[in-house]
Amino acid sequence: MSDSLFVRYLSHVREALGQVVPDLPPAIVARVEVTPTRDPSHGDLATNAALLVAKVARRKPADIAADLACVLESVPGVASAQAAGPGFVNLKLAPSVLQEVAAQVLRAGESYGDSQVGAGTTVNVEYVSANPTGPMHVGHCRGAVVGDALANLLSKAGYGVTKEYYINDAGAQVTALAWAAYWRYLQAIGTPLTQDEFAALVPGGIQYGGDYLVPVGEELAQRHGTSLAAEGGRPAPVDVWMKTVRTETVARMMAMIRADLEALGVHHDVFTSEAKILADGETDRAIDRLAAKGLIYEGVLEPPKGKLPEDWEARPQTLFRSTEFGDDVDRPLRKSDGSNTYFANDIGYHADKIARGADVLIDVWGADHGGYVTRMKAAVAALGQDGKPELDVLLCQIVRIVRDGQPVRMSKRAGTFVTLRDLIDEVGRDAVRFTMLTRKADAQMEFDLDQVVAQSRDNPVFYVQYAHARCCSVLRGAAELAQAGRLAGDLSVEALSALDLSGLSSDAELALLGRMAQWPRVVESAAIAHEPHRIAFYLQELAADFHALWNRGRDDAALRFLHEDDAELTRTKLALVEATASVIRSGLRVLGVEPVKEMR
RNA sequence: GCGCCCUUAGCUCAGUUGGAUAGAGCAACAGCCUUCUAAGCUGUGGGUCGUUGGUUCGAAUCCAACAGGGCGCGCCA
Repeated sequence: MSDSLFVRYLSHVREALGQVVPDLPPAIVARVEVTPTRDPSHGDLATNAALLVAKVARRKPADIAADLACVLESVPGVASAQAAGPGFVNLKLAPSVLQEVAAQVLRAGESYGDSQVGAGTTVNVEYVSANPTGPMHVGHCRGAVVGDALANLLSKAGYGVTKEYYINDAGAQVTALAWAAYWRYLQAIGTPLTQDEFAALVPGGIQYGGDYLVPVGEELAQRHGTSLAAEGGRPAPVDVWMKTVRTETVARMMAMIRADLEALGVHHDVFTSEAKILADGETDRAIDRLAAKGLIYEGVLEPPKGKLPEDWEARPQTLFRSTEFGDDVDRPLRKSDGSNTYFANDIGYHADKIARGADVLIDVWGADHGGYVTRMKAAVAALGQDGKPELDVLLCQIVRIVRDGQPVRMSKRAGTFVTLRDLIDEVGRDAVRFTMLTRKADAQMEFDLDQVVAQSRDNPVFYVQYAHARCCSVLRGAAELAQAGRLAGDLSVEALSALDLSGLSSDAELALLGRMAQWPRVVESAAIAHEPHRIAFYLQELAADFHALWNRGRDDAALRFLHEDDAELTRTKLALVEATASVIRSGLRVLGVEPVKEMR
């Protein structure tokens, strides 16, 4: 059993605390923390224990801290313990404790950092969920990456994770798409109509004019001949073709979207169709259940304040009592034509997710859907029981694409840089993924096309991958030496993990080991907070520690990794390098970024 | 008009859920480096954490008000 270093010392601290201040309420003991120190001069670990219990113990924090330090001094692996500041206790660890971290990493491999915090809890992460009306737009990209990385992160933390895509294939958008595809079909069979003549027949005009529907029309023509049209290639009544064109076009669009997701390295476990949920009557049943709880009624809403929609008129409608759950106003479930609002269908969808049994639901949405969060949480609270399941909505802010410091116009008409595919083709999947995770999801972000491909310190993608490549380069060098008979000893990971690592004693080496010791902690806290960007930041810090050590080797030959005259020392250093590479891989895996072996 | 999100160094952003003297990178400044481990290194300066109150041992973090930016506000998803 190899507990994280922080967990181990936390229990030591709690034990010591019990000796210094007996009979503490468990609620207070639970809040005791052991954290990394911010300043290396404070040692390796710090605890806030004395500050927390001072009030209950009716003693000064500093005095308790002094007593605690006294007890902790004698804990194995503690080099020194000191009371500091307003009542912290700082622990400096013996180098052997940190050296053991490397061995622990090597034994666990990429599973180092795996946690059990989520064991027994199932999470459904729903993300992307772009309308099936065309290829993926760069606007979808951030949510796709954030959701995917979050799902990976939760898995690593022990949660049972389902990655889900919600297909919005029931709304008016899809009908508009079908009209547009139908036009391409008519063209394919040689209709005499001009585009304008046809557009005049379409409610709302042709909304999807993109070329990507041309092959869809051709395929429809191939499969159905002229059977979807009237005499002479003229448009047939809607009931002749709509259903067919709609389903087949949506299927084609989803295939396109899946290919885009594939290019981004995103894989969902479940694709759920809005139309299917509606057709199966799940939406109606969910609303019936709400009605049974007295949460549905017919009523008239106050007009919205400020600018009124031009055609606004008071009318009675079917409303959900979201105000019972903290919303400002009750929310409508039916449009004036009697069909469901998006919200109503989303209630059905979430009821379906709840029925499938997740303990936690996570929705990843664009920031423009922010206004729906409260009502959706209200609906989930109403459908669930005793606050279960919990719904967390992650809002992803808009990404501004920038080149040469100038925003890149993403105009559909100009056809410049609208699709996700364009972006991936230009900078690569890894750069896209990593960069999307270098900001908190709800913070605005600039995506600089020049910077993300730059091979320099200020490009985090490069910086982290370069650290891994450097590790691999050292390991390759070692293998070559061994091959040439100039390096003795077993270089396998198993052998390295069994070595005495006391040779790793410089500040830079210990700092790197200390950073690796934090990895399990970072995984847990990021998973609990639903913040995958923390992984990206941790990797930058880990890479920085490794590069710093590497650079020390320029001046101080003793800090280099390969020493032809000392095989034992070399193997010790290789253990550190291998461990570093392993943690970087483990982190990049969470982000869905390839750990490259060399930079080209 | 109302609601939600945001405001931290010149710029782009972190800040481990309330902890110590608020941190990185870039830019600026000062040295070093012309290969010893390619795509530099080391150091320095830089802050009223939007403003004002409040909560407490302790606030960038929680609460209230105000200022500025973004998003949204029946029948778009």
